[in-house]
Amino acid sequence: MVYNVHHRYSESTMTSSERRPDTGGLVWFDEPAPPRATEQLSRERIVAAAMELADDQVPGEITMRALAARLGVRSPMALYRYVGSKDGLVDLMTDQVYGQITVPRGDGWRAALQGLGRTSWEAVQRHLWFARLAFSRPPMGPNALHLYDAALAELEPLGLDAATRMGFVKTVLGHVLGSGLALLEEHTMRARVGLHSDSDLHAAVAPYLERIAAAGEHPHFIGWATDPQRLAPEPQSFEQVLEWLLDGLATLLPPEDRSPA
Amino acid sequence: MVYNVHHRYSESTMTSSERRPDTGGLVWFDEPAPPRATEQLSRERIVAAAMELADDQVPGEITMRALAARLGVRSPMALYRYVGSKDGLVDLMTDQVYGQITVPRGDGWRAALQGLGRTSWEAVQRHLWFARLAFSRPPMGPNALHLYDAALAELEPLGLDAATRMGFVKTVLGHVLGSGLALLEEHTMRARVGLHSDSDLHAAVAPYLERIAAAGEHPHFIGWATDPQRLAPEPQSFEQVLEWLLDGLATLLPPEDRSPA
DNA sequence: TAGCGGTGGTGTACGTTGTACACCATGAGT
DNA sequence: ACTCATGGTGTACAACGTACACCACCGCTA
Repeated sequence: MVYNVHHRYSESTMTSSERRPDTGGLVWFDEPAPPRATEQLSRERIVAAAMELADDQVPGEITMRALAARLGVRSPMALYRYVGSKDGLVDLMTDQVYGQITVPRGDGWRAALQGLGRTSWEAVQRHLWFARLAFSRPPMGPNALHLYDAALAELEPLGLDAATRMGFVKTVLGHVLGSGLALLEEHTMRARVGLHSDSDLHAAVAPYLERIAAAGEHPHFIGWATDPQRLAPEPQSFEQVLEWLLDGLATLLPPEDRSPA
Repeated sequence: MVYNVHHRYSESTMTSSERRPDTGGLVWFDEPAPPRATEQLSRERIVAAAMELADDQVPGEITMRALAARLGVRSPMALYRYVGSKDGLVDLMTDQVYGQITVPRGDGWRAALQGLGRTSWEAVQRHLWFARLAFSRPPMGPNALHLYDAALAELEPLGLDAATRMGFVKTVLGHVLGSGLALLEEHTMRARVGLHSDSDLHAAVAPYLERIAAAGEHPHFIGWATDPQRLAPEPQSFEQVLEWLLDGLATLLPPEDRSPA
């Protein structure tokens, strides 16, 4: 797949077989296939297995072959009866995670965006690969649309123009996905370097850092890298930054709309 | 490459030929090869060509074959005399961009981080692919280290602990890279949909949206999607959000250290 | 009950990717 | 003039997504 270069709306129209009508790359409009009793595969089973497979190893990359094997099917081509393309499958996985995010309704814009931030952060931590995928495709699945719709609905009373309204939501989600991507990278790096403890990780780069330290270069960076406190929890936690962003967004509102906390 | 699954510190040690000693995946320690007068390739030429190639098409994906062709060389393997692996080459490209970022010195922490944010944002806009690559590998090249060192040096007088110090820098760079990735995705989507104007883009998703609108679903989202104002510049610009983040970071400092503006 | 057609999994195959390996042409040093 | 490292070439392979032909089987109608 490689950053979904193959996924163009124009040409994915003709990728799937004509028995099951395709929907132009926008996979979410297929009605469920007329089920036969004996089928061992289904779109739901495939998506669920793909998500488990992505959860299992750290970068969250899946291959159609590995997925077919996990589903007990010998040919990867069997999956193409149900999903049209790997990119379409990834769209479905992504939207499934969007479905795990909720927006609190009726408690005002700040509570809505706070809840959006918190629940999406939890979803990202459950499925680290989601951060990467959500960044690289437009949020157009039914669950994503439902989510955006709920968030925009809560912003409606503020009377903001369209661009600003969506900007509020994107500010929050951008923070979530950015933090998630950084987290994913940290995990990936740990998986690359044999084992996962902090001391293992430190030992892997130690010779490189020593060489720099010996040359007397970058003293402030070396000072950080050799400080045992460097792994302490930072005050700039996800939640703290989210609050800063919400405070910033609040400054765009008339004073009477800025909720107290 | 595919999100550099192949790039493990342990095994990239043996990827390059033994004529040019490799440095364990950390490519930045090769001294320049003893030059011969007649060589048509060099590490510098390769990295420069790779950056131009990545700048040329939107997702910024390069292949060794395309790069070899651009350099007028028939075999992609010629490049492996100079770079060890594609992942190592990408490390070099990434660090080259880090070299375009500067940190103002001597004007205090806020000016330093502001300058860091501004210049890195400019670099990201020049080389959109940088946002993707910087997210997926640790910043360990000489230019990256120099940059982190300079930023940390400017934070030194604040007397913060190590984790918080680095957190200040990462907060800014996280915002830059997150915004850059969103920008890259927008450009990629435009490139997928035939041409690049806003109306083209809108026309591409219009039938899908109409179907949703006709079903009466997601009215608030549809309201945004059909609002001609939705493309207006948002108040949550990159610079504005950066200011919010700096304001937030300032709250972690004793009052006398928060600079006025 | 015989046959027929569509459904769903199989097997093979192709193009593209990164890159290992053997090969050889050339120019510098003895 | 012989040697030999240097640097570009060509071939080859594994893994990927996926197109295509194939066939086993089930439910239907005759």
